[in-house]
Amino acid sequence: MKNEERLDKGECKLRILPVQDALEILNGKWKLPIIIALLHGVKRFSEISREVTGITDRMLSKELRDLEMNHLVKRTVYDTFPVTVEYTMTEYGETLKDVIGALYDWGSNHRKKIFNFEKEEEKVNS
Amino acid sequence: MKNEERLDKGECKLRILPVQDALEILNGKWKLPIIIALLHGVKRFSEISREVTGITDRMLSKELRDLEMNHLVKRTVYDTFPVTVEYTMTEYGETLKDVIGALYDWGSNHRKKIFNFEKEEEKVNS
DNA sequence: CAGGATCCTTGAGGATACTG
DNA sequence: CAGTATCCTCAAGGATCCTG
Repeated sequence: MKNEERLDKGECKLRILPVQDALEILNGKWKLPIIIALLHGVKRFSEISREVTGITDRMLSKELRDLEMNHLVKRTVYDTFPVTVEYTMTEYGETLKDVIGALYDWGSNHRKKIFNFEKEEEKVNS
Repeated sequence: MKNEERLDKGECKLRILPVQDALEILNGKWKLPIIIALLHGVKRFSEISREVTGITDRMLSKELRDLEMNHLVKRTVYDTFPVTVEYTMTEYGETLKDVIGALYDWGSNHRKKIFNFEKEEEKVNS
């Protein structure tokens, strides 16, 4: 029994570490929303800005740079006037689909749940 | 074509919203690590503290309160001396397994990838 | 043991204005 | 259009000490 507990404790940390690695790349309010927008196709700066509601230009600029540095997003500049810039998910960025899918499913389901919880609490308080 | 673009834009926002809902519950450095620890079994305060490396008592206390408020974690007090407190995942909290699984897979894989990226960059710089 | 209270630092993120 | 520059705020998070 003691051995099992020890193993479990070690295994527990081993389970946490990769998740922390992932969180370090995806942290903040905006990275995942931006990624979702780009998973829906090549986008320009202003398009992302419109689709990720509430984000400021400054944050969008900064987050895109972060994502590019982590090889999740590719930035392509076209020599037009005025200059055109396109953002694309890299192949590697596409591997985030599963993460986003899971978060999407859970988040969707969560709305219903909150509703139920609130009803229960009303009962208790009446 | 214009219609398709519009639909896609609307659909894009619809995809982002649930993820933002999820992020609002799970934000910060510590919530997911704590949840992972608890998915490995009932734990007491000090046990979580040991397994989630680096967290302070203050943060652990606060995050557990948040998670409890969101019905993800249950707190049980036993009338011993000194008092014993146990934290358990709720059934609802267990529904996060898929999210955590996806993040775990991606995070694990990411380490290998960084290694490759770094090797490529070495080549370029030589 | 299981935290609460207090104080402090840092950085995420917002607002606004400006530029090639 | 696609950002950069600047300034500012607030809250996440850390450090330390204290208690039933």
